[in-house]
Amino acid sequence: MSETTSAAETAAPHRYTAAMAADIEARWQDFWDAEGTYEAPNPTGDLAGDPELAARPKKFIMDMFPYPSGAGLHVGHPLGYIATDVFARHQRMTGHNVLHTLGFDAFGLPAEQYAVQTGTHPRVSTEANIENMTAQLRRLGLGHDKRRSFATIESEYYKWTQWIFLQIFNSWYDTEADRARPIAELVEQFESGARPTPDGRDWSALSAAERADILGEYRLAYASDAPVNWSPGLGTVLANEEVTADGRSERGNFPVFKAKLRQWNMRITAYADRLLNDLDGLDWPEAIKLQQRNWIGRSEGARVDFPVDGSDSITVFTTRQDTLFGATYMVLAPEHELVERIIPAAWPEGTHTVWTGGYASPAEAVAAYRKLAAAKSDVERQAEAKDKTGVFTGAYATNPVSGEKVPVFIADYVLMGYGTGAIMAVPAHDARDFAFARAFELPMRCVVEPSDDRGTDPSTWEDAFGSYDAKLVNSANDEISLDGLGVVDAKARITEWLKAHGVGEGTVNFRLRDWLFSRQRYWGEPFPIVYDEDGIAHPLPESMLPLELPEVDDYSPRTFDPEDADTQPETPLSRNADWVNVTLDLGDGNGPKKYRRETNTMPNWAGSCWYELRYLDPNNDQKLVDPAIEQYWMGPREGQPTGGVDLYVGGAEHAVLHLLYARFWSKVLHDLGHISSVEPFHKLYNQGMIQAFVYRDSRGIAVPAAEVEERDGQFYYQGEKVSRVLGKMGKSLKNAVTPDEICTEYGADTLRLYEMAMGPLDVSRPWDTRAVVGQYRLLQRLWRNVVDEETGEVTVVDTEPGEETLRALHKAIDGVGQDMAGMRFNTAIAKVTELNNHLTKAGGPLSRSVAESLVLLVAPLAPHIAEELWRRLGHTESVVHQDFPVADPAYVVDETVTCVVQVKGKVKARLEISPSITDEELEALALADPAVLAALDGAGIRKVIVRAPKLVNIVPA
RNA sequence: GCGCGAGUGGCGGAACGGCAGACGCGCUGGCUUCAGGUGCCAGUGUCCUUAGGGACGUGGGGGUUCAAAUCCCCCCUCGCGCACCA
Repeated sequence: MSETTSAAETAAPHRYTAAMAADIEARWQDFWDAEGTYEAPNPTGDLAGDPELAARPKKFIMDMFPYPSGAGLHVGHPLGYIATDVFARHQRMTGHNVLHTLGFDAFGLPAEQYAVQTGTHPRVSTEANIENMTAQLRRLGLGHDKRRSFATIESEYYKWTQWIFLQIFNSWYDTEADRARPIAELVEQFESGARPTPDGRDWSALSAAERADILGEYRLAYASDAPVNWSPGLGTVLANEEVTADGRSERGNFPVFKAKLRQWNMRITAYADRLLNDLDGLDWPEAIKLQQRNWIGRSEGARVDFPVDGSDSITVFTTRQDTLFGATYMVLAPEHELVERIIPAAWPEGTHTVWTGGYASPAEAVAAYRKLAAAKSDVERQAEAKDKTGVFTGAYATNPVSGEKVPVFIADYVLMGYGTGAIMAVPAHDARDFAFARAFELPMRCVVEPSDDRGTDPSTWEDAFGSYDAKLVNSANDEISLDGLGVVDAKARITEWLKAHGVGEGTVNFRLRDWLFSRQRYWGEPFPIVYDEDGIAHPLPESMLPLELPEVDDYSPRTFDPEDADTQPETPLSRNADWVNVTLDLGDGNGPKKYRRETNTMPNWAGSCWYELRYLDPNNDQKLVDPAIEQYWMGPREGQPTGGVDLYVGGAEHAVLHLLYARFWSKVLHDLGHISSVEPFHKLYNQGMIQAFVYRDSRGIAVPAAEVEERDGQFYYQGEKVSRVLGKMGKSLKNAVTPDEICTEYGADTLRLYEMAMGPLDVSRPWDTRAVVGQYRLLQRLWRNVVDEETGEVTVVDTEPGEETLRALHKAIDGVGQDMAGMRFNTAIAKVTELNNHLTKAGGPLSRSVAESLVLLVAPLAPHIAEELWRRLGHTESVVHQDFPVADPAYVVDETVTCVVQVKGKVKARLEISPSITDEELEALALADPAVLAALDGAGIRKVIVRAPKLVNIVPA
């Protein structure tokens, strides 16, 4: 033989190597696909199957589906997929009918931007990416029901996304029934007069446009003018995070303007209370529930009207209506529509120059301040939070309870998007109002007596006194006095008074805003909406779905003069005149008419808002989902009163948006009778991130991590010293490790084990390729315990295992089963390893029963090697549907246990005792132990704590 | 600033309030081998040690308890989320 003989050639011919793993894995993956091993039968319909399986209790185990990125997968991506797969396999082996599959969330901006750059159609690049990722994922041996997989860009799928939009468009929220109802039922109420129209005219007397406007106020999907970040130079609307602090676009550095644009919205705010309350019944991490609660942001307070001379009154929302007597000025958001109507022609006599900002008239001052505020980005407004700016409007309002005239300002610390966009300012008791009042020399009045020693003259204070734990003062008029009341009582009293006088009432306000649902993009679902010649929106009839996304010549947005704020975005679809302008018979009795199609598309979220339902009944073209199938997999049941997926695993970055939107759609579909579940996801689990070391040279540039060498705790790249920090894994940081390379080097089973063994699933941890070999060795030892490496023969014997082995085995079975059910895969693997090491050390061939149990224990984690060994052990059926081993309690407890004897909490002796020993016997044994007597050194005994059979603690006198 | 979470060997991490460091990586020594990025065996928290053991030890400080990595309070560090929310 040559001197360069490789290890593989000289190793035992039947050793478990990467080459053998590759062979085993490919073989069983093909087999599973051919046999449909992971297909879960539905109770009825085209995916019905094995009645024995279908009769089992169901488990619907789901991952957050991936976006098919062009970069492909790195080892961080499949972490959650492996975890759900291990869990799903364990559930299959413990008597469940398990639905587990994976689709693709394939509409989105990256494909569109790639198309703009390269001219490749988004569908072409997206489908290529899906194919690539599917191949990468297939190597991992994930037990997915492939019949149920789909991508959101398939028209068979987005037909139903559009259908759901129409359902939402065609419904309204009945606040009395506290649920969504078909809009037709609202129309009936208007027609019959049961519900009066806003101006009292008969419904039949209204024009079509007037009716459409009224219904638009009720619909759960409605069009309105919404402020957006408009960048004419880019030709697109930007998200807040794409806008820099100085109000320019991150890409291209163009100016960004706040523009108003006609947009589709979803009335998610109608569901605010239910979205909040139903969180209680969900098995979600508390941190995520808290984030959703904060996002919804329910606060109780009051609406208060402040009359303005000769004009409308200003309505504010406050949570501190008890401090109304202390409201000494008001502030409107700069964009507030009342501003134009209240400003007088000239400054009132003697207006303070600090208030006027030096401008000659209120109109000029307001215009100048508005321009200033509009030019600031949201980020910038926040950054300047401490310096309060604003300007007087020249108008005064009347405090309804004190009768005092209070000046009205505009300032950007009041936000148009929260409450009514107007506040009553109580500078003595609110930190922001205090700062503003100081800057503008506004009066302050103390109406809550400070509990500290600052006194009651706010002009001497250093900050506002905002505590709730105090009594009201200076708060009385001829009719009402709050003086001496606590904050809570004062709130109740004043709220009553406001209501009685018709100037306010107790209300609840939410931070949650309606969901902006349209995008000026190409690569998304088209809206099934057309506009008639009067501009009235009409829904397409269901028979016209899917409305397919048409081809366009150019995906780029039209760009404009970067400085021209008076431009409007032009959507890619709008340039396709043949598609936009159509003659249709909508089946509404009007016959064929000319219409113009909606040219916005739906946001990325739309496709992911209901995909769990499509997995259930993926080929249905008649219904959203068959009710019997939905009921079986998702319906409410014992312990899951609102139904939903049994386990949903994904990253915490979706804590609010995706999870809130999906919950909202679920509730609407439930209200309209399409599904039995009220919540989409009963149990949520957030996996951690796989981090990776980033190596940077002296210039701070990332160098390829794979080529860095370590010597004596220092790191070198091409001889040059480099620094190391922990970061994300990714191409740009040159530290990506792909699952393919690990599969090639060790096999998919090793990769699966390593990812699960690294640490608890919900914690982030750094990837370390060097450590992967540990799990490879485990599989090699497992293999060697069953198969002779020289002959390839199975080595098991039919004799009964010894007592010690049985104890080790059943303890492992017990522990591994519990860990799997609790998703503690890292400790499950440790217990398997321990058992395997024990068997290795014991030497000699394994008993058949032990070998089979060991293979079954490993099966969820390393399914390929388990299937191979299971077959070699002589079984003709797949390991996938075998029963997971059950521990015999007789072997789980040891015959003798070690009891620790402490003196003053320090361990002084260990006793081997029976687990059934009594406290008295144990105490006697402990007190007789020579090491204990030595430690006590003749001192008396004050107290003895006995926790048989584990511990005795002796406290000397 | 507010909220949430986390700090344990050289590294990833174990540990119902009850023996800190399971399991793995790495490292050290030995065996196998012509050889080894192989396999196997043993050791591996720190310090002291007359070799039997002893002392210390879970970010820092206090507390509760017979007993604290674990529970409570304060501080430090890191991570994540939200941010003028009336």
